[in-house]
Amino acid sequence: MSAMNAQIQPILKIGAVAKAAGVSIDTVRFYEGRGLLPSPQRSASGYRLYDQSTIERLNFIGRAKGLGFTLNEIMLLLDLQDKGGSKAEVKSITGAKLEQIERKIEDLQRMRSVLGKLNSDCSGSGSVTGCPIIEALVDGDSDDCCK
Amino acid sequence: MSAMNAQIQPILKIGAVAKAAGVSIDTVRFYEGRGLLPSPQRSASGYRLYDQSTIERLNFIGRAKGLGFTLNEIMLLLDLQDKGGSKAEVKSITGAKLEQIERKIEDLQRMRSVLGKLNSDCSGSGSVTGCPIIEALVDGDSDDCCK
DNA sequence: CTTTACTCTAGTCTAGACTCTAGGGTGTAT
DNA sequence: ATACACCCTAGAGTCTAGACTAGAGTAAAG
Repeated sequence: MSAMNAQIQPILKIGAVAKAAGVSIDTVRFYEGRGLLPSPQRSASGYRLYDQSTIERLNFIGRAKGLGFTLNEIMLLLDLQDKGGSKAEVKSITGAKLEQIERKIEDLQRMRSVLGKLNSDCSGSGSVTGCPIIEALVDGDSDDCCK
Repeated sequence: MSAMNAQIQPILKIGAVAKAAGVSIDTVRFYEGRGLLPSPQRSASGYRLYDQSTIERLNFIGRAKGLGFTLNEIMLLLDLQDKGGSKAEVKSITGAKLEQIERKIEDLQRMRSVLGKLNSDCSGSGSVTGCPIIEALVDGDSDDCCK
């Protein structure tokens, strides 16, 4: 009972893998269509049949999404894993993503500083007339930093 | 020559306002459709006719976009300006946006720290086997921070 | 008068990641 | 036998902020 145990894996239908991975059934089918999941086996009546590894793959995708990767990028990462790429290839993807994230953080920090200043400059009471926030948008005082 | 000078404003066609505001003609029409710009006067042949104030309004929109506001939010701000809202209403919009920006910055910083660590943990040479980046995605070591 | 530049409407397309719909078949419990 | 949950396909719809297209009319310059 050592070899030939390929059939022992529990067979899961789409609802079960989806639930186990915390995604919707639609999402599982959508990922299949996008090539992130291989076409699964089918039952006689056409039901998709999965095993545990699909849940792991869905978790991989979820974690990668949590780190900011797009589905296209995740597909590249999965391909490197499946077909055995190089560490350098992986690093080039993550490195690019890291730069992207850094640029986005800088943008948002810039927005935060301008908006934070405007927000604290505004008394918050009375009519909109003379509101420093609106004035800044009208006059363009903030152009240097936000456009 | 003091009163009744409403007609003196230079009349601009869509291409001119678009150019002056640094947006495309499509964008001007799109904003009109979205209600960000009022329906302009039309020439006998149906051309949209604008005056200077439209350029200012487009600049307002551009600056607000630069601060991270969506077109829907910008519409609210413009309404407050047009119909005379209160400073409190303006502040509630900008305050919410500020919080949103802060949350997004935190998300991105979290991603950056996880990804930065993984990226520097990976030697970058050799096959993908044992790559700490891929391993983290497979094993879920990063779940605490990225999902 | 002709060329070139501009404008009009209505509609389609993009990216990203799903989500939903319609109209049907399957499986199991009572 | 029938109710109910589950599954199937194909395709359309969602959101954001426009970009682009076709086919046609208009304006200004030479």
